[in-house]
Amino acid sequence: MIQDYYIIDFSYDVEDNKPLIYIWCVDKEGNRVVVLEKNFRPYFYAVLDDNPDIEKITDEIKKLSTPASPITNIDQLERKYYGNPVKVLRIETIIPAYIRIYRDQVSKIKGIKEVVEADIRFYMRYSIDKNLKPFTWFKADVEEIPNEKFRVKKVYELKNILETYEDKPPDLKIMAFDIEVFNKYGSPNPRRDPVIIIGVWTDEGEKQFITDDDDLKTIREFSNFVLNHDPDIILGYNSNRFDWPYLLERTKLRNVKLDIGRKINSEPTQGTYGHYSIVGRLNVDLFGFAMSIEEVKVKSLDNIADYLGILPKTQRVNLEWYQIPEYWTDDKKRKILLQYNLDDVKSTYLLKDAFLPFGEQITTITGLPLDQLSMASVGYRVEWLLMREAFFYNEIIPNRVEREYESYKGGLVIPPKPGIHEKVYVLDFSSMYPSIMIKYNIGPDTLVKGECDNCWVAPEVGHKFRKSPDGFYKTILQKLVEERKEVKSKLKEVENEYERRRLDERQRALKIMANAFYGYMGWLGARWYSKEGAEAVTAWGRETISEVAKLVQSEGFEVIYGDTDSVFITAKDESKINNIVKEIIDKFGLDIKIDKEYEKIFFTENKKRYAGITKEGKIDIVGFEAIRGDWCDLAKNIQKDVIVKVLTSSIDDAVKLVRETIMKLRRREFNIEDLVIWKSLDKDINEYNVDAPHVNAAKKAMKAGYAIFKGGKIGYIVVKGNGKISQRAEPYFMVKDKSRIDIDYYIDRQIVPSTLRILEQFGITENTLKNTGINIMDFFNKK
DNA sequence: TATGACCGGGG
DNA sequence: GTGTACGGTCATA
Repeated sequence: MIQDYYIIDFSYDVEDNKPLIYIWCVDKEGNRVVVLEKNFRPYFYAVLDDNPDIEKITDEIKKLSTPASPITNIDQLERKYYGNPVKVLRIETIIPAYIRIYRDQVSKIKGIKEVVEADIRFYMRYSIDKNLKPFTWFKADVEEIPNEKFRVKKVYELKNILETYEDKPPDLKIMAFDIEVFNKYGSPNPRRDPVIIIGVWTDEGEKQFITDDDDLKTIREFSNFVLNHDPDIILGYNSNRFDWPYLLERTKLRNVKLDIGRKINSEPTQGTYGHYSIVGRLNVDLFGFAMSIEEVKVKSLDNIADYLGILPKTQRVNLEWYQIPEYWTDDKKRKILLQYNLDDVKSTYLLKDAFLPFGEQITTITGLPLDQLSMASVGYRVEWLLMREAFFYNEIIPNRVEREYESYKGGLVIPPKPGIHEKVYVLDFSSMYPSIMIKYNIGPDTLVKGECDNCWVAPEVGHKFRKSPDGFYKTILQKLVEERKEVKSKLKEVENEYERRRLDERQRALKIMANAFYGYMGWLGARWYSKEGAEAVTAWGRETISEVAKLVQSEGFEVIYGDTDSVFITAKDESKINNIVKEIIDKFGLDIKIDKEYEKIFFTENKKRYAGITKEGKIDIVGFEAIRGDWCDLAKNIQKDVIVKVLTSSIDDAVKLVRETIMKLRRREFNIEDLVIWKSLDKDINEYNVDAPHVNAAKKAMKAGYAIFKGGKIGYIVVKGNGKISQRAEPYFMVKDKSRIDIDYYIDRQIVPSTLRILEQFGITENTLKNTGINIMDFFNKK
């Protein structure tokens, strides 16, 4: 029979000594089904030398065949390798794991130059070859077979794929979850500390499973809920590195399986680094998507949800993790802890609106399933797209090669003019690098070494790229650009709100993929790496931006800063700004736009660091490092406050604020919590060779009988005494007496540096800040 | 100035 | 599972 299926995910098993691919799907009626492919076989290519004795080579390969997984086929084929025609042998076997064994043996045979495409995951190979992508549909001839071991409505055996296409997706069931565990001091240890709360949130509402005496019961209730609700997508935040390993360790301890997949008797298994895969469902860790939000420095769930306007911090319960035992033990406070868990799981659920429509589009472009996509770096996303395209164009996928790092010159940074500026416009080339790659046909396959009559020659570096025919990168980039144009023009016609959102995410995803090509080309791990290509892109980029700077200056604007593909300018005559934008577009053939307008902005002498207030009154802070996790709260907060004062009030006010804070510190008017510096412990404490403060603090905690394990955080406070700072770091919970705290450390190493980073260029010195008037003599001496 | 160790998020 | 992140900062040689 012929039916249509929407693909969610792939997986595979070896059964009866044959590989079996599972295509997890939803059918047109909304049934969850699995389609089984029994006939696909793993293979790889051997690239042949120029004048090969094919018969002899084939014989030698045949000799390698073993009964456990015989070599079933050797075909001679024509392929392209970096655009050049080559002869290859396609070597097919039965069991995927044998590819590894045969590739090593075959590569040693004389007459074979190289073995390629032997390092591609089996089901991804299948999805590439059959052009099946998650979140798209396919029409196929299938036969229903008995369902013995799957938690789906129907099971089909695939006979023949008739077509693949994109269409409106079915409604997918989405569930978010979040666990809380009990641990007093140190880090939670799954061998000891129970899970106390598991919160879930679905479109049907929320639910919490709360531990009474045995958390195994809680986990069972949770896994029953998963089986009953049967979600297609399970969302978590950092779940691949915390929740899943924790739950699995807790159940393993009791010899119980966490059997929640769509294949009966399967557990979440650890796939590629850190990723847990749940058979038949998409286990998506949203932290992976949050990583790409550069505007938020500390990517905690509450920060991300607050930034995206999903759940403002003012409307939720804010607890620090170390307060959890206290709120769990105290009956009156427990309600607050339960609400905290609900707020977290609700945020996680709602983040789907921010991330999933975009992820869905990246998946349909690259073919990378959503669960892997969330963990995959930009490089892998680009690479999956390139690998699909390579198959389409009969291009060989190059092997991964270990490479030595070679630095090359990057984008041009026009040094900032330190100080405060008013009425600043930011002109930004939105897609400078991909445009350059297309314009000059850049890539490893178009690079010409030696003489070339018909080549583009890069400025400064002199690399040459043939003008025609189009290279691999140019071909695919143009496809992306073309499709984006189509999507954008469709967007103008469509009125349906849902369709509009989908198209808008699509055009955004296409743009982001295109912009990632340059970074990919210069990434050491890239299969299509080209140092010369990356070097040429930045060289043409530098040329462009410096010419743009010259042009705007000649028109009477002042350039106060520039970085790679943007220039910051002040305009005396605002009416001319739109004309200059038009002029640049005409002259360079590249799209530039007014990206931002700052009412006020200030630069330090450092590149890539500034803060400004926009026309809309929003404060942007870029590059200042105290917005990081490893500074104490007091230092982080005061840096923010100083920036706000500088932008909205005056330098004097900012200085006053710092002085007041220092005075309060000296008078011991502070909360100890605000002085705690948190660091993570990624190793067992005795594995550390370094004498770092957090390591010493952890050792002291252990000596005092507290359990400290790897994977957790240690908060420390620096106390008075002799010796190095690292030796004077003590676990925060062992410091009860404020008078023991080394106030000078906090002034000199936290408050002063974080605020001086901004105030320095306004002529403020360390002495100005520390001269708090507490010592009258000091005050007069300074005068 | 280069190299290597460390860290993020989660409780 | 035909596999093994990345990019930034800090300490140390």
